[in-house]
Amino acid sequence: MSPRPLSDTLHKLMHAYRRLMLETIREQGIDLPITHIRVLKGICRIEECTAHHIASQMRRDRAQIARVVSELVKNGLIMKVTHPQDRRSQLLEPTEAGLQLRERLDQVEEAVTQRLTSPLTADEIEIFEKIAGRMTEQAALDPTHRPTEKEAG
Amino acid sequence: MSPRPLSDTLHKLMHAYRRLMLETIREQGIDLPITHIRVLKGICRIEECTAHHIASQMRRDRAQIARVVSELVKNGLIMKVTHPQDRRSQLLEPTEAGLQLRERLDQVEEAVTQRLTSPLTADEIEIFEKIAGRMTEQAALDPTHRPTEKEAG
DNA sequence: CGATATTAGTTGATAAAGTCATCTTATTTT
DNA sequence: AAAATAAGATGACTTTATCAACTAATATCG
Repeated sequence: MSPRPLSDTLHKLMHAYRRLMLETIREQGIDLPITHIRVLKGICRIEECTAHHIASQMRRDRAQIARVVSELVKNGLIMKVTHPQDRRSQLLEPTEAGLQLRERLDQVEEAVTQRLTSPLTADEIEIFEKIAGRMTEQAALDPTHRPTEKEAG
Repeated sequence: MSPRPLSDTLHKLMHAYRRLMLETIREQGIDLPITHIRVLKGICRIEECTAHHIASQMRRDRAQIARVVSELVKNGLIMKVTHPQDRRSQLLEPTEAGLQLRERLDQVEEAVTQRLTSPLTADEIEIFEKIAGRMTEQAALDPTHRPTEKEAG
């Protein structure tokens, strides 16, 4: 088998996953788009989190993140705190409501993941994670820095 | 390891892949969005292809597909031929230009796939494909039809 | 046969998501 | 202090997706 059909595989998986997440989230009565949810999760996870951190970690446009962040603030899920060392910057912190929502989201994600991975063994899941992670890393590398046989190993 | 981080893994991979595909396609001077490209590919692949086939195969809204199809027609990449057995329906067929573009796209996809999978062994790629495929299938199942132990096997 | 339901596809309105350029304000650099 | 840089915000725009309503052709069923 050539690696050609990877494209289709990825696309289908992507959409299947998105669709399922969104469905499940909606079923739970949570009215937030997926990107917002990921940003909230990032903010909960990252210590001393700024919009910049989120943008670069999610590899997204700053404008997009700025908008998402301001909506999360409007929804009372996070707060902006002026950065003590740099007044241009703001620390993003979850509110109590944000933390609570995150717990519910974790449960949804757990459920979706359970469902998607239900036909898989624990080993397979782990393998999948690892392989996917390596592909992502690879994609992030500077393309001008073509790995040659020496480095590609 | 719990299966929890699957969500992040998938998101990152999705975006990395999309980004890389788009970059590479643009570098090649091809000015088509990814969805159009996938539709074109589908039309080239499927015998007796209709918009309906594409929509259900890609699990997309018919409206979206209709629009993409009509743009592909406008670009001279495919033709609509009235279905001989059903005048509601139209067969979608690639033009010569469409076939040529597909060849170039195959090359791009090949290159992107090469790059993404370059740190992987052939075995790993195959495993990844299989696992991803199974997850997609699983996601497509009717959620009300909860597979029990008997069926899930 | 003829009323009704179904299916393929189209179109308009709208939402959602992402991108680009530009602006303000604050901090570094020199 | 002037210039360069960085964080973030905002307006305008593009792309992509979704919904609902519509036309036209076919299928179904009395």
